[in-house]
Amino acid sequence: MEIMIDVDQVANLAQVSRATVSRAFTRPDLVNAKTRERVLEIANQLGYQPNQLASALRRGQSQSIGLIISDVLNPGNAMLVKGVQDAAAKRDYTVFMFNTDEDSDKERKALESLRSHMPQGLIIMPTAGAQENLSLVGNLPVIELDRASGIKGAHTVMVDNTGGSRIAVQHLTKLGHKRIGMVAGSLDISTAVERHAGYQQALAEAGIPYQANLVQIGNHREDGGRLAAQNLLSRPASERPTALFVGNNEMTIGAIFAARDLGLRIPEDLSIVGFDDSRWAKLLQPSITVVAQPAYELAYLACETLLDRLERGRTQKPIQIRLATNFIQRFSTAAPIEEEREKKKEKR
Amino acid sequence: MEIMIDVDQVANLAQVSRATVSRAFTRPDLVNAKTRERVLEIANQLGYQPNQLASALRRGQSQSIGLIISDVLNPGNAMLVKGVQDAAAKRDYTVFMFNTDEDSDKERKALESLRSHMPQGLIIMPTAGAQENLSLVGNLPVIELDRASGIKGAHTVMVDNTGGSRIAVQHLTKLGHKRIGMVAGSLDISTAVERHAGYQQALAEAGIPYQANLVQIGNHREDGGRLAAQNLLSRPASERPTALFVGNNEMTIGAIFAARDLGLRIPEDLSIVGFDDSRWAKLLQPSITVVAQPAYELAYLACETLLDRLERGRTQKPIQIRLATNFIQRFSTAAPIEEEREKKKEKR
DNA sequence: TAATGACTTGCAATCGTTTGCAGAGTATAC
DNA sequence: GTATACTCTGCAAACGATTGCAAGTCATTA
Repeated sequence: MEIMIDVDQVANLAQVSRATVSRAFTRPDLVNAKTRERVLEIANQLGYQPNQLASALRRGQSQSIGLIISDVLNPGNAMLVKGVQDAAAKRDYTVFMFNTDEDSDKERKALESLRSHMPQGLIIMPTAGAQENLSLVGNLPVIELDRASGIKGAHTVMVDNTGGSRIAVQHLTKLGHKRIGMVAGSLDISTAVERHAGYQQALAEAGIPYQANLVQIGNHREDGGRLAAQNLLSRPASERPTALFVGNNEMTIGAIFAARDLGLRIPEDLSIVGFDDSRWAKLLQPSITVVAQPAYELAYLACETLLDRLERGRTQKPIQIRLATNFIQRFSTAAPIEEEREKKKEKR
Repeated sequence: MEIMIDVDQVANLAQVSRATVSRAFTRPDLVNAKTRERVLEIANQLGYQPNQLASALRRGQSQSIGLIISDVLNPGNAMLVKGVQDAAAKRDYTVFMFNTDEDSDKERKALESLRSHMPQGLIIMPTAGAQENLSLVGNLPVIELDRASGIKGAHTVMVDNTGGSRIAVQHLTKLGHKRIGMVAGSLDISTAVERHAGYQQALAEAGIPYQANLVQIGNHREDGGRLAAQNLLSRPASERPTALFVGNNEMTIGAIFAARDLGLRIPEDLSIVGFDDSRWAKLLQPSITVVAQPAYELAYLACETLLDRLERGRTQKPIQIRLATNFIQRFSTAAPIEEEREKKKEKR
C-alpha cells in the first residue's frame, strides 16, 4: 500500500494540472473530451484511485454510512447487515459496522467512534438507552431499523410486529386454544412491546381474557426463553398453557428445549409459534410454525431510504415504513387435547 | 454532524496553539501537566473528538483494517466477523467489512474500494481467485483467515481441517462402516481439499480402498449438498453408502433433506457426520455429530496477530497458525445394519 | 555572569483531494 | 475589427489534523 499513486503523478504524465485530473473524475463535463480520455487512460494504467480519506476530508462527505446492530450472531441480524451492505455497495457507499450486544455503553462507544469517521448517515437498531446516546450524533441523518428508540419524529423502518403477532395468536385461538402463553422479550424494546400488543389483541378478539401470569419475560436469548417457558410449562396440567407464542427466534429454541425437558410432545401436548423464521424451524420435526420477517428487504429498504434522503436532501415529514410479516404455518401447532375430547362428545 | 468542533476551537478556548491541543491527545508527555489538563477538560466539555480522516491522512495510518469474508449469512462466518470485530475494537481499530459471496469479481471490487480507505491491514477469507486479486493491495499486511489463497509465504490462520475430518471419518470406520460417502466442497478452496484429504487418510488407515465415485462435489450451499447426497443415496442398497461425511454446515442440511426424501432413517439407515457445528445440529432429533470449529477464537486470534504485526513491525517468517477442531459426538451415527447382523450371527 | 540543558510551546509545512476564481483561448454576433 | 459568450485549464486555498524545527522560559552549573 506504500505504492499509492496520487493525482500529481497522473497529472505529470498526462501533462495537465492536478485540478484537471480531479475534474476528469468528478466533473467530467467540465473537461475537454480528449484530455479527459487521456487522463483516465493514464490513471487506469497507473492503477490510480482517489484517496477516499483526502476526498472525504475536503468535501465533507465520506461516502460512507454507519451501521449499528445488536449482534451479528443472530441470523436475523446477519440478514439485516447483508441487506444494508448490498444496498450501500450498489451505490458505492462503504459501511462501518458496530455491534452493541444490546449494551447501551457499547452503543455509545460505537457512536463516538463512528462520529470521527464522518459518516453521512446512520442506520441503527437502537438499544434501550439509544434515546440518550443518539444525541451524540448531532443532526446526522439517522434511520432506525427494526425497532424504534422512542425518539419523537424519528425515521423508522420496521415490520408490522403487532399485526404479525396477532395473526399468529389468532391461528392458535382458531385451533381452539384457550390458555395461550407468551414468552415475551424485554419490554423496553419496541418490538417486544408491539408483539405483546398483538398477542393481547388476538386474545381480545377471541373473547379470551388476558391473564398476566401467562406472559413471561425472557432476555431475548436461548437461556431466557428456556427459563420463561419452564416457568409456564411446569404448572399443573389444568393451568399449563396448551399453546405458546414466543417473541423471537433464540427464545423459541429455549422454549423447545423446555418442552422436551418436561416430556411435552409438540404439537400434541403443546402448540408452538415463534417469531422469526430460521434454518432450524424448517428443519426440525415437526417443523415450527413462525411469523417470518422480510429482514433482508427491510434492511435494503432502510439503506436505500437513507441514501435517497442524503442525496435528495432532507425531507420534511419523518419517514415511517412498516413491512408486513409473513405467517408460515408448519407442523408445530394443533388443536388442544381437551378440544379433541369435546368434539368427540359432541359427535355422539 | 455539522456541529463538528475542531482543534482550533479547543485551542482558542484553552489559550494555546493548535499544536498543543493535538499533542495533549497524542503525545501527553510533551505538554505541561497543567495545560494538558486544561486542554483535555475543555475538549471534553465541547465534546471534541479528533477527526479520524484528517488524522489518518496526515499520519498515513488509518487505525482501521479491512475484513473480506465470503458471506455473513453463514453463521460460521458471522462468528468470524464477530471475533475480528471484538479483537479490533479492543485495540481501537475500526473494521471495514465486505462480502464476496464467494465471487471473485466482488472480491476484487472490495479490494479496490478498501484500498482507497487506507486500511493498515487486511484479514481475508480468500475466494478461488484471490491469488490474482491480492496483487492489488501491494504490500499491505494480509492475514488469510480460515482458508489459504495458495500464495506462497502468506500468513494464515486456519483450523486443522485434515485432522478434524480424519477423526470424523475414523469414528465412522470404527463403527464398522465400509462404504462411507463424502459430500465435499469445491476443490479450488483449500478447506475442501484438506477435508477431503482427511477423509482419504482415515479410509487408508482402516484399510478401506478409496472409491472416487463415493465422493460428490457440492457448491457449499444447501442445494448443492442435497443434490450431491441424492446422487449418493439413491443408489441400490448394496452400493449405497451407509455413512456420509459432509464438508460443511449448509451442505449437511441438504444431505439431511436428501436422506428424508429417500425415507432413510438417521442413524439406523444412514450415519451422518458434518463439518461445522450449528444451532440446528444440537436441536435436531437425532442431534447431529459434527466437527466443530473454534471460529470465534480463530478470528480473534487472526486479528490480534495482524495488529501485533502492525505495531511490532514486519516479521521475517510467515505466520501460519492452525487451531484444533473439536469432535462432538451426538446421535446421528450408529453401526451399519449389516454389521449388526454379523454380530448377531457371531453370538450364536 | 554566562553557558548549558531540560522542558514547553508555537510556527508553518504537510497529507491528497476538491473547488472558487481568474485567465487564456476560441467561436459567435454585431 | 471589436465585443461578448463560452469552453477549458491552472493557481492556490481550503479540509482538520500532525510534527520537525526553532525559540522561549527557567533552573542548574561552571
